[in-house]
Amino acid sequence: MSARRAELTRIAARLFAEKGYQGTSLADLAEELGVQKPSLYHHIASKEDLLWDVASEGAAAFHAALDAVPERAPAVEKIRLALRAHLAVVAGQLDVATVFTREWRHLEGERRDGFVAERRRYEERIRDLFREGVEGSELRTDLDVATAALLFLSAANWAYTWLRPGGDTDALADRFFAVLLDGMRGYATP
Amino acid sequence: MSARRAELTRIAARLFAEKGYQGTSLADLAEELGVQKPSLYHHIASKEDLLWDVASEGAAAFHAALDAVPERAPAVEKIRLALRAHLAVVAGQLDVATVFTREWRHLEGERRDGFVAERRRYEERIRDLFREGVEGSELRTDLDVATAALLFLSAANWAYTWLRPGGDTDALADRFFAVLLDGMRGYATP
DNA sequence: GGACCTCCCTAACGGTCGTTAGTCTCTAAG
DNA sequence: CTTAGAGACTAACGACCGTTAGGGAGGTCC
Repeated sequence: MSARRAELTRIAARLFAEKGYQGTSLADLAEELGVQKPSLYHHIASKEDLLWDVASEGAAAFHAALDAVPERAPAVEKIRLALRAHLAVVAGQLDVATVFTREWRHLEGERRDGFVAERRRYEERIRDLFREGVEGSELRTDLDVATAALLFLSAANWAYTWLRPGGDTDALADRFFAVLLDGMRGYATP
Repeated sequence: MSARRAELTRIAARLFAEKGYQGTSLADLAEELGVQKPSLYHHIASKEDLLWDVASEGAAAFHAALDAVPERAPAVEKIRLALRAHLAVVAGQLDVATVFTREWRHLEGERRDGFVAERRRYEERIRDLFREGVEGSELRTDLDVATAALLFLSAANWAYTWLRPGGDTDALADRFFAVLLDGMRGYATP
């Protein structure tokens, strides 16, 4: 991919996150790139190409971040690192994460199907961590794995709406992790 | 509001949730109502009126559901009921909840400001429950209230993406609540 | 029975949408 | 010195956008 095309993708990520896919016109993109509208077609075949690129980049980033979690660590530790990894991607690539989480649904046909499959696979990888934790008795054996994973994913997927780059994302993730692991109930309560 | 206007609002909620605000044209709305496009202007002054109505209806529904939580119950019980209340609204008015959670940002000017204020107020009411729980020692005194409330709100706000009407929403909410309150850690782990 | 009111109609507005066609310029490789 | 490709241009396409103007049918109220 040429440098110019990469630049266009960055602009698309930013505008799609800011104004939505449908709310962003090719004229907007062209203006940001400093070019006339039809000139964009030297780089793309359609507007949807850009959405696909950004959404795919998001999927790749989240999967890659999860890949970096050490395979042999205890399940509980892997959950903690997975949460850190996810929030780090959101904070570090907020535009891409926003498109990945909210704008992907404007994809159509095979691309949409392909994206949904990647998304499902990511969720499954998260669920596997909880499954592993229960099976290895690191997590309580009566834990509802589906509910626990859904809670994790809810926190992860909602983050793009409030998380802003700059803060200590790891500490943030660890605070989430602490509440999830140890609960909220008071010490004295039976 | 006339019956016809109310019918239009229902159609708008459904289409905005399904295709997005910007992805829904007045022609789409008119066709669903069985009317020519300009006839819509007998009922509305602009397309944004419909978005405002649906978003406001969502805000009212969530606040009303929270109002129904008994004031004098223990904080922990109020948190459980608040989660039930929120998920019940999402399941019972999925279109409205979707617009409330995702499409509101296409509001502009004062309406947008007003909506954001209502949204903030709702979040504050949730945070207050956790604050109350900590102050009354129902929740652990070292609990990070902001993190706990954010976790609650993440689960609540993400629900529109996966929750479908029909199931036992109360049981679902109680499963979330159980994980949040008691955590996930195994009994044997120190 | 005339005056309103609700509801819907046709016709048309100016503007914007994503996209296509065809051409020019600059630069780097053979 | 020629050729090829990258990158951008102007002009224009048909379709659709939200909105406005103006009028007509059917019912209700004084």
